[in-house]
Order: sequence, then structure tokens, then C-alpha cells
Amino acid sequence: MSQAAHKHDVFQAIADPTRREVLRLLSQKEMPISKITEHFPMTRTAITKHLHVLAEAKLVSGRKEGREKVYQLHPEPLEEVQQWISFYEKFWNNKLSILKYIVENEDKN
Amino acid sequence: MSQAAHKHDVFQAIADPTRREVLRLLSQKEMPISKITEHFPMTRTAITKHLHVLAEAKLVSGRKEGREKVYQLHPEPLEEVQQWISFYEKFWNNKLSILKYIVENEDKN
DNA sequence: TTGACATGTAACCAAAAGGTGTTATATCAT
DNA sequence: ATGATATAACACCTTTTGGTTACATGTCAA
Repeated sequence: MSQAAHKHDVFQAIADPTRREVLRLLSQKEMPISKITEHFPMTRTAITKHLHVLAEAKLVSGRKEGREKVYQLHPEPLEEVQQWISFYEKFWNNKLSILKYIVENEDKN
Repeated sequence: MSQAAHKHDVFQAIADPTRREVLRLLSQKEMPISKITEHFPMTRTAITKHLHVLAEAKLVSGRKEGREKVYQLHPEPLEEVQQWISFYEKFWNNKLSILKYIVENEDKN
């Protein structure tokens, strides 16, 4: 897989169903690679590559703990997607976007 | 949470920056292919392919009008992404997700 | 009817994505 | 020290992606 820097943004990271499922798993509990792999019908090597893509998008990070590498979720980058989407929300749900606008401005006081 | 339906789902469709820009353009005004192409440093054929991917995800549709094919936006499928994201919103913004919950339940009355 | 315009599409290409297996290294339990 | 475990780092393969040319078809305007 590519090692070129910032080649994988958050939009690309979440494009793959396996990676979305990894995020869901890590949203419940941090896990070492082998534990994550148990949930998928593919090799640990493949999961490791997906984890690297997610890490490049800063959606996960891993720390070494003994001989394990424990990965944990960092959902913050998803905010960029949420903001991108919010532009289109007005097309299907005016009420919600108006409410969001009110809440966000309320915060600034 | 299995939506591994079509080859090109909405997550894959929005993964590409060019396709996101096409959506933005079409959010302002419907356009024929050649007009869309003017905004990008690539051939019309490439844009046509991107449009096919977006159409497969039901994010755009095209109607023939004379010798032109006019594409227009259909943002509804983005709702799936928005809902997926909303699960993670609680990690960075509790207030908003609580409000959304209230609004959504209000709708069901 | 002729020519310019707008599109469809096939053939091709390079690079990236998504997977495999192998090997090497570090760590933990005996 | 030995052996099982957990991961990293490769090399390799196949399919998909994102782009190109080239050409065919259909439509509008003189």
C-alpha cells in the first residue's frame, strides 16, 4: 500500500466498509490488532493495512503495550465530513439545519 | 449495519474530491456535461465516468435535452452518510446529539 | 446537406487498492 | 533457553480507479 504522506483523507478512509466496521468496533473498546482481526474474514496483514489508512486520516492511533499494539478511536476528523454533509442537509431537512444554526450561535455567547 | 449493496455506494461516491466538486457545482444549478467539464483540468470522458459513479449512487441524474445531457443533483442519499456520522457525533458534541434526538422524536408525533 | 457541437463508448494505460503468504523481530510464559 | 504469540516489513498478485485517445452517433444551424 502507498506510503506517500496525506494521500488518504478522511473521506477515503471511510469509503471502505471494512474500515467503517473497524471504527465501529473501536468505538466500543480499544483493541489490539489480533482482536480486531477476529471480527473479519481476512488476514491480520490486511487489517493492519486498513489500520494504517485509518491512522493516516487520524481516525485511530495505536500504542504499543507489551507485544501488542492497541488501537483506539479518534472520531474528531469525522467532523470534517459532518460539516461537508451539513451543507446538503438543507435539501432534505430544513428544520434540523435551522436548529443546528441556533445551537451553534448560542454557543458563541 | 450492512449496506454493502451496490458496487458504488454513496461512501465511495463522495470519496473522490472531483466528484465532491461536481456535487457542489450541481447544487447551484443543473448543467450539461460539457459545462461541468469546463471547471476541471481533465477530459470530458473522465467527467462522464465520475458522473456515472455519482449516478450509480443516485446522487445525480441526467436527462437528455436536445443534444445535451443535463445533470442535476439528488442529495437524498447523503442522508445515509449523515446518519452514519451522527453515531459518532456524541464523541465530540453531546449537546447537539441530544437536540437532534429531541427533534427527531418530535417529528414522530 | 453540410458542418460544428455534445455526447457515448471502446481500447488502452499507469497506479493504487485490497488482498495473499513469507520472513524477521520482539515479548511473554515455562 | 525454548517455544508460542503479536506484530512489522516485504514481495507479490489481481482488480479497480482515474485518466487518456480515438472514433461513432445524434442534433442543431445555415
